[in-house]
Amino acid sequence: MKITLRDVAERLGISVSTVSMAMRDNPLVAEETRRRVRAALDEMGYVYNRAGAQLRTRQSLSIGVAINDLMNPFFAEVIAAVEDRLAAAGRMVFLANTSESPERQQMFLRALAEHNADGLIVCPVAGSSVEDFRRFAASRPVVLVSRTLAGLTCDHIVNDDEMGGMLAARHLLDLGHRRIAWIGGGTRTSTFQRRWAGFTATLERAGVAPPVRIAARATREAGAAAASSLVEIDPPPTAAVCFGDLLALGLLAGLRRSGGPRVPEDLSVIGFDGIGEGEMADPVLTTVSIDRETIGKTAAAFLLERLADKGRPIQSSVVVPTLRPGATTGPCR
Amino acid sequence: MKITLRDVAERLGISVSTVSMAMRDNPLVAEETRRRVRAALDEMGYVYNRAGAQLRTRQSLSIGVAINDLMNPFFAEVIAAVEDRLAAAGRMVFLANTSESPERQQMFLRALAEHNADGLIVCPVAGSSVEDFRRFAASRPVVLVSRTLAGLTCDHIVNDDEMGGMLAARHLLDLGHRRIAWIGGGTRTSTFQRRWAGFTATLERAGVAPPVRIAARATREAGAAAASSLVEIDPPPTAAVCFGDLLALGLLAGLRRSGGPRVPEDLSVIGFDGIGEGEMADPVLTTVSIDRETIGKTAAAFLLERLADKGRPIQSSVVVPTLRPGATTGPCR
DNA sequence: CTGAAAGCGCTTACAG
DNA sequence: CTGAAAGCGCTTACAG
Repeated sequence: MKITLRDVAERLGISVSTVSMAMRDNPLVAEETRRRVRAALDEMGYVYNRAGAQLRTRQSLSIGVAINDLMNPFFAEVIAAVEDRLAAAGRMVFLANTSESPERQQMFLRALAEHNADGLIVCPVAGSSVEDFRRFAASRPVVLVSRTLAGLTCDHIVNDDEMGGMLAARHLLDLGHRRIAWIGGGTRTSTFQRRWAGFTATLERAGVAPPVRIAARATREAGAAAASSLVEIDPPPTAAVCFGDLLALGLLAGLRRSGGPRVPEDLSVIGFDGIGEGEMADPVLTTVSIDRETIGKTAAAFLLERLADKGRPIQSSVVVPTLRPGATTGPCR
Repeated sequence: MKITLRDVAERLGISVSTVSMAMRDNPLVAEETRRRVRAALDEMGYVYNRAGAQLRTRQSLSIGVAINDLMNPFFAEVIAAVEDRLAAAGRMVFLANTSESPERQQMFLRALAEHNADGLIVCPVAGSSVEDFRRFAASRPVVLVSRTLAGLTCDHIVNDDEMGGMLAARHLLDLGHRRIAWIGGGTRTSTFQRRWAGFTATLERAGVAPPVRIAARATREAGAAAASSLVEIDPPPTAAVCFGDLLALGLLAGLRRSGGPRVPEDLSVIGFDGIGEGEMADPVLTTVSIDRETIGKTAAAFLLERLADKGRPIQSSVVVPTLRPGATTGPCR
């Protein structure tokens, strides 16, 4: 019932190999033959069966994409850019939302191998080790996004998180803040480690004590919940840095609900990412903005270039964040 | 270099068929043989190659998922739920972000067929026709999500949009509003048509004129831009209904920036979807909330059930929306 | 320029 | 309970 190259070949009274070559515009095939093949293919409603091709060519034209939280606009935007670029290149995207689960990530890697995915674009779950990726990366290209993995040398694109931390610190220091709290961030992610490093180093140079840290997952709800921990800190901080905008927006809501310190009069709040939600919020969120679209597009481009030339040198790109002042930060009183 | 069943069979001195059956726990295989096969599989680092299996079984264990805007939290949450359920069932997800582009959608359908996807979960782009899906749906199950498609009979899960429109209307009418504006919504989507129908019918029953409609895409930016059109309406409306929360939140930001009418004193604003952002906004957004997780989980379940039994009767489920009052709507003055 | 043959890695009757 | 054979739908040398 499904049309195969064999059916087309029989109908035209030629061989399957000729049909196959004609279909793929192999220049060996006579122009006239190609035309006839094309016409028959169309007319008969032929649909290319990649399973057959895959078995021979070991290419599936599909790519795995794994991130940890699709509900975080940061990742949703990265994925959208990746998908856009890969679709334009005729590739399919296998998606996994790993939710920081190493098991889930491992299952996905295994499934990708079984499905012969040609490569992987991944933001590894917190606590991933090189070991988790070694096997997969040995046979297929991997592009790391946003987080790096010590010991895994492959193409990668990350934000300059150290600079991000520095920008946040400088902004608050310039406003006169000295008692600062830090909310959230997976301590086992490179992103957190670098932001924290850049932040604390900048404070230290200014002779300011490192921030009190409040643990929180990267969600609005966790940000709102952090409000109560924040107000208990004694002496009270005059500024709070949130690992992500989602956290910051949640914190703002939590503070409003509990009648906590006013922002920015009593407390300055700054986030990371630069998601649209922060721009539309009231007050507009001050943030260290990161270009999600560039990250996604570049990651896809890196992978496509790698697939086109396995031997090329490793590429890495560092996206420079920018401080986008809003109305949630103000001078320390 | 890559281990195949043949390699494993040779090493054990048994046949490939036995290895294949043992691997898949076929009860015909002796327990002892199965154990030996399992051990060898593990030891040799065998990875199942689905391309080979696919050719025989015509099953790929992968499912297409197509929505129109990954950057809209509504869809991001639906996808997250779908992916979660499908991954748990051992299926891979092919993702497409169609951006309301019929070409993109067609390309995806074609690619899914070429990749032997077992089925499709889709929110069809605005202006899709049954024709676009007929061919695909003839050979593989399709589950419609959020939007329906007149003439395509298949499993589907939608919100009760007519009731949604009614809830919004009743809420505003109860508050005394009579001059109402409506912002956004793709006029060629079933979602819009039903919301509009439910909304206007309710107004009509109350003897209130239908709302002025302002066109806008479903983004924050479009919502912000709509603010200027809104304030030009004469006589000024006392309430605005936005097709989605993203639009509503954008509108609120646009009004603030332009120093437009105060919300809710001079203008009530209500959205649809119930995304987290609205709950955290200040003022909290009044909205007609729709359970995204249920939609996603159900869509995945419908597809899995269909794959398990092609002959089962068509399933459809209607998710009932709820009015979630916030602080952006108030009595008409 | 075209065709016959082999083979990619599985699974599935079928025979024993 | 196990194995030999055929075949899924392609592509790729190779021969002509």
